[in-house]
Amino acid sequence: MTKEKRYQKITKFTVAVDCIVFGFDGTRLKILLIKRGLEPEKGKWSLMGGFVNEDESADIAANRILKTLTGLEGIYLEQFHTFSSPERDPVQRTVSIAYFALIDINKYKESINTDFEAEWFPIKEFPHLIFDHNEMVLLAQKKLQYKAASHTILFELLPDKFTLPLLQSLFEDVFNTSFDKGNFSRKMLSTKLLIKQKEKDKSNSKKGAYYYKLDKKHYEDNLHKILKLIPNPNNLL
Amino acid sequence: MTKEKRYQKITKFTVAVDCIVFGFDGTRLKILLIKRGLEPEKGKWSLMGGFVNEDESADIAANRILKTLTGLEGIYLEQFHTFSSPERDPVQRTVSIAYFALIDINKYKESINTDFEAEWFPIKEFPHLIFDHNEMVLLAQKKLQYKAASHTILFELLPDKFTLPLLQSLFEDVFNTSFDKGNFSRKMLSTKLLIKQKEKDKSNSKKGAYYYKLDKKHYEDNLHKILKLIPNPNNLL
DNA sequence: ACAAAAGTGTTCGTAGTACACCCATGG
DNA sequence: CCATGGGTGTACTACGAACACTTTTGT
Repeated sequence: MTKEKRYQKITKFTVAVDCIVFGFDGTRLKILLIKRGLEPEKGKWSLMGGFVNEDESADIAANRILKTLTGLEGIYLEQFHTFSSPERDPVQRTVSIAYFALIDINKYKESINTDFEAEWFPIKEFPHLIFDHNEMVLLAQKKLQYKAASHTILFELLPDKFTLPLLQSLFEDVFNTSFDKGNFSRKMLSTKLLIKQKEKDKSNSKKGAYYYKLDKKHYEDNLHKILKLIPNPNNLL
Repeated sequence: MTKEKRYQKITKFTVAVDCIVFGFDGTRLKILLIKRGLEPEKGKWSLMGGFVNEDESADIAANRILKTLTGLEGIYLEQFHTFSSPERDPVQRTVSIAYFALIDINKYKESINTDFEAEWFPIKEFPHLIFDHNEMVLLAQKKLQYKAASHTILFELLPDKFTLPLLQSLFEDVFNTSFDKGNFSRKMLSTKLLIKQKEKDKSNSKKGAYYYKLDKKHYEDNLHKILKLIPNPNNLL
């Protein structure tokens, strides 16, 4: 390569977006997969993805694609890595910008788009995926942990009202560990970001657990002073 | 967009790599910039970058480009974000995969490649850059902090032998804060990753400060139990 | 009344902070 | 011999981990 190299000689690439869509059904952390609609590998399980158009940024494209495939708008989306190995797509040279998405699984149920065969799989036992999508899922999980350790993004996975035990089981699943319920609840409440509701959820116990809502007013202001929930926030990446 | 959409209709993009090269001269954290060698914006300051070739991954391309521009190999490189706004390059639709690089500024001096006009600028006062490169630098700084808070990557910026006061001033500059010297040294030493040398550096004081080396044997094993050096590892991203 | 889940209290150990103090040595 | 930066000692505090204990209520 010389100083004088010009744009016109440069190889061009197809640019795709792939999304790892996380959901939580109250018991287990899951990801949403789809039966691929085009060759190659048509009919096999894959991540939700598509191509970036001429006039779009990758963020815009990811939102558009998720809306098309799930019917949902305003989903939490975060770019986490770009995959560019020459071998990753056997048909043609494609670079994929990968995102993870967090959605409330109940909202998804309401507006499901049945044009596409999508299905939720537990994060621990999903089928083999096409191309390098398995690798993408693994990295997405790590990035989710990394980010969740000091931010409130996991609330995106829950309904408006949720109980502390439910929140705890979500955290336990995301970090693949278990927490002391007493310490967990105190730590959560100490952030002052949860507003106690009057109703209880009695579906899981006789006593019932109070519902809480995330305080969205303070939410934005307090992103800086959130919890250090994870025993050891190191070894995550 | 329909299920039947085929690959061949898809827009193709030029794919570039841009590197934010960090260095530390013993006093201040700096970045390495270059006078752009091709139109548009020829002659203006820009990040070190280039285009990804047909048969390369972005990682390979980034290494190649850094070698070409600085003469250095084996530099610490980490992909951190992909920029894809349609407006980012005025000439043609280009997606840029951005990396941050960490190099020992002394090694750079030895093998400098003078074909290119490169220059170090303090991270606090660098010139205006082309395209969205300023934005890239800002994000790179944040990612560097984020990662450095729980990993040993900052040692990539130092020579083999370094003193604790030097290490401290690097940390202070990266995190834009100050630490108690006593606590800093104890915390560092407690990781058991530093090996004390016999010589002292007397350039900064009469008493002199011992040199240390990073224990590269334990380095790999201990990436999990590293320091929590930063007062509040939150509010970083 | 008892099982089972929710939630509270209490103890203990450790890690961070602040700051006073000692050390070595070149001028 | 003293100013300067390097380095140690120590007391205080806060927070996390663990776990025993109390509360609630449907069966």
